[in-house]
Amino acid sequence: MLHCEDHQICIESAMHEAESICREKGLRFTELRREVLRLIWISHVPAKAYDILKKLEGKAWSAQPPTVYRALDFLLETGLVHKLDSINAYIGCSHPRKQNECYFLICTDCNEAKEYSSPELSDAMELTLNKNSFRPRKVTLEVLGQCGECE
Amino acid sequence: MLHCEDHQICIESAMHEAESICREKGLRFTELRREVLRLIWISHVPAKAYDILKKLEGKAWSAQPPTVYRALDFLLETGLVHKLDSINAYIGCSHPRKQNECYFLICTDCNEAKEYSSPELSDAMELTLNKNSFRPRKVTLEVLGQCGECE
DNA sequence: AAAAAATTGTTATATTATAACATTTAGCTA
DNA sequence: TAGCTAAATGTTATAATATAACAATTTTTT
Repeated sequence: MLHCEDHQICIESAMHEAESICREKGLRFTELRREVLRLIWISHVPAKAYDILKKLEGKAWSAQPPTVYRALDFLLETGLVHKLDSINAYIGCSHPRKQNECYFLICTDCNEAKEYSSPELSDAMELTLNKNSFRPRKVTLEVLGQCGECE
Repeated sequence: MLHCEDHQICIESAMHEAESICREKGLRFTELRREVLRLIWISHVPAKAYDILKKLEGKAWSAQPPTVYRALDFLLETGLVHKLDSINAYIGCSHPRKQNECYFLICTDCNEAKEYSSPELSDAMELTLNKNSFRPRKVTLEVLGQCGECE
């Protein structure tokens, strides 16, 4: 799956943006939360909670499940990561400042995932939600399949 | 959430359709599978696997987790039920003969869910998948929120 | 009737996630 | 700056969801 040119830059930029978002919102971006976010951003393959846990064990943390899940909760609430319900995994948010409807393409060959948004899709969604008098609170839109690079 | 007029008829019709689909496809619609499908259709609130299990216990079955999960696997493969990943629950498929893209509105007040499809949405989806050269295998589209009746 | 295949039974365990309470740390206030 | 408060983290236990592996049974095919 095609992504950034240089993933080191990709990571650093995501971490910097996270820093500044937390600073702006007055949220505490602690070492633990920072580390979990970094572990998630290590690759474009969505991270599983217990894999993050294993990686924390090698480091300074106590590393029990709540350690990870609490950090994940913080990152989810802050909009810095997304949970992919179809695979129970977590992925860094590519555009944490824009709270637009986004969807995810998840390649079952390379296991990478990518966040997209599409005005057409959002419009069609809004239309059908209005038609059905439904007030959305959380939208899950995930497509499992094969990406162009894995053909 | 608005549904059928008479849910008994709704259930019987779903069961009959399931019977005939299995007969046509030469699949074995065993007592266990029949019972699990019926338990799922009992209400428009998506059923949890372990709740189904509890309800089987009162009946003739051995009722261990694999009992339920194997029946669910069969029903999922046959397209008679859908899994809602965002809430880990199972719902009867409303149009098991049409394999069109469908999405789900899930009300977090009344807990009911409903299956819809929308040509606009499917078109927008296809467009964006083509744009990204992505071959879809499974689409998950679920909206959690509040239905019109729960305002 | 025997063989093969599908289904179900059974036991154990893997995976994902949260509850509850204790301790520590950071930020605030007097 | 000492003490207070709230937030974050540590710790233990357990809940919720799901699958692996092998045995027994039932159904279908040969």
